[in-house]
Amino acid sequence: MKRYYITTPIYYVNSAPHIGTALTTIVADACARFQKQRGREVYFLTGTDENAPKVHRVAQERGVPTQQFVDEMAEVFAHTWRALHIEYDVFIRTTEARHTRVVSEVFRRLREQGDIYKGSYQGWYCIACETFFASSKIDQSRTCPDCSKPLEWRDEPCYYFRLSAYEARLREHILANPQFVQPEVRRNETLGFIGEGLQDVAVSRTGADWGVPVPDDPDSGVVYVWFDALLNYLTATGWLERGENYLDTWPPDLQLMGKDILPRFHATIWPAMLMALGLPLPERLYGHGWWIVNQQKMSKSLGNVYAPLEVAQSLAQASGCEQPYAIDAFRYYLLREMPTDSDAEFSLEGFEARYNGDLANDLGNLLHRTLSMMHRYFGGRVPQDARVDASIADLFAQQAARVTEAFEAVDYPRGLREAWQIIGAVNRYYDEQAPWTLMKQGNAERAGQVLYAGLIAARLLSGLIEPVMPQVARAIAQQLNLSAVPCWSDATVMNAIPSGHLLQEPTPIFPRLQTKTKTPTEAQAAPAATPTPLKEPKPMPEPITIDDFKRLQIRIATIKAAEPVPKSNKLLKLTLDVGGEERTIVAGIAEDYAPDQIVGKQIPVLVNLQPALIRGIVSEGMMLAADVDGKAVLLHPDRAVPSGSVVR
RNA sequence: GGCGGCGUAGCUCAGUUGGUUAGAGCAACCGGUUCAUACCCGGUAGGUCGGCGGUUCGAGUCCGCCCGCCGCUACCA
Repeated sequence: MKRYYITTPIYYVNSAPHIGTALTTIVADACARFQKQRGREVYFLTGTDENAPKVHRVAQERGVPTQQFVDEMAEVFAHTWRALHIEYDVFIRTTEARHTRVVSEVFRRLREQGDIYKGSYQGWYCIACETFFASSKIDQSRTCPDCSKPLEWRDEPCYYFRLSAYEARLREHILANPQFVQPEVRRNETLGFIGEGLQDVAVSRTGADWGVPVPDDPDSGVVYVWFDALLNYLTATGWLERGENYLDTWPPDLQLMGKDILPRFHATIWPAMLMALGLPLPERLYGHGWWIVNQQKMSKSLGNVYAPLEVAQSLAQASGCEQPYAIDAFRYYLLREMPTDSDAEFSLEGFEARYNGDLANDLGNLLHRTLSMMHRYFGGRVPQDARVDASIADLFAQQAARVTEAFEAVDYPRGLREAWQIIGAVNRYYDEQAPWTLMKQGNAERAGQVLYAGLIAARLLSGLIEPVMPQVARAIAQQLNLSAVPCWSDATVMNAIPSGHLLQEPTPIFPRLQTKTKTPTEAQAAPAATPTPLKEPKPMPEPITIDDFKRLQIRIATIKAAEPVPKSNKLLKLTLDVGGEERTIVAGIAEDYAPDQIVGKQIPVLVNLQPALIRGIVSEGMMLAADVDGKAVLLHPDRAVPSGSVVR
């Protein structure tokens, strides 16, 4: 069977990876892993685009030999992808000899058969954008309409690719194959673009000394970077080197990219080139939307470019989440919020909300509560004859099918929503069945039955989320003490964990992020979403200044009264004297101290904490106490001091 | 100017071919629960579905016009 061939674009090495290129690559990785989970052999290609004149210039500006510059940048990309758990099979670089051979050969063949012909080109050219502009688009300043950099006048002999000859065939192919260009918006856009009439495109450039030379015509400069770049997808299959064997990989099953390079390049020039070569076309081209930050496009000049690893890193540091799981959390966020038709908003707040809500509270907590009960009630062993109730087993199967369908359609937001339905269903199931009550009633058999459904759900989820969060999937499998993450078809097998199977002790995979509550004024005053700077990683752990400390107002308070908060187990309502002023605070110490035990005692209290409503009581401060394995131990002054004494 | 798309709850978004009281998640509020990571479950509130008009027994959904935003593209300067 042919390998499932999946590609990302090759990335420009001029700037480091950001959340946009990370999205494309992570989507590709998820698709690749999804196919592998389903048993397909996969060939996953990514790489770097190094044959652009712009690359040469940037290297010169930095005073670095160009080859060294591209070597270093290629390594930055490869390193970033590996760190993001991207499991690519090939990392192609357009400076590789095998690629330049392919480019030369394709150029020669098309020239011989008349699809490439010689003409000349005149116009204003932007080196940064690799684009010519019609003189009507240019004003007096002669700067690029897109990037505002100065334009160069070019008048050069030039080879053209006869794109116009393929206009009709391209249109027919797109019309006859709805899956060829996706999503629908991009397909319409492409048809619109073709409908306006395709012009032959220049495929060589003179005046550049970096790139693949035009074969057999040294005076004609180098092959146009787009023509060169697109062919990387062919090179990577071993076309030209492996005889007919390249067909074990070719054509691509799925080519992913940002929406900007789909209609005009991947859906027109690229298939036309393949038609000219007489090669089968890619099965499916998918262009996702872009991230916007604070309603604006990401751009270096705006300083709102996020570096993927640093975003994940800062989450790890803020939450205490282990690095690999923080990386997976980042992958989850990008895929859960992935822009499809239009652009979507990226924000650290959104990331944190997904982390706490979906990952810590839902996925992490479900696993944790299930394993905790298994250990508490059954010594961590799967009870005899446990089976999943038919009703909930049906739901598992149905949701798994929906996830499959959505992932197949590259709709990760939907697929993940469907997967999370399983979590909600088990939480509700626990609530209805209340295994903790069953245990108190002595019905251990039924309780085991109920919890077994949770175990099977966790096992199923580890399989379903593997494409999105591979390391987390592994961690779940480990806590379940399974030898591996189940593959797609195996994951849906019910009752797959045998009786007597010993489970691991649970440890939280996603420690909850303590959210800093902001007052509305603070939220306004704070600079909107301080992006992680690309070049200067935040030093962590970040020391605070004495001024930061001085913002905390801590005083010694005398406890005047204490009473349990109704309908709570852990809370005491304390009435305090903080120096002529009375305060009410709610403290979570009821399990460790009785109310009459602490009345009259003196404790330090953070008095300028924003009030919070807890169980209907306004808590106006926070008691400070030592935390000993989760138990509160009160702190008292060495001798009695006046209420309200400042602690510093 | 043309083409395509978008505008739905405070926020992020779903809404199949027009069909009963317009949905989800988060945030808010209230209640329940205690196995669990201040968790989970339930409920409440919150929308003139950008505006106006039309077709229809019935419009978030179809048509027209307008407003705002985005993408592509043209032309004039």
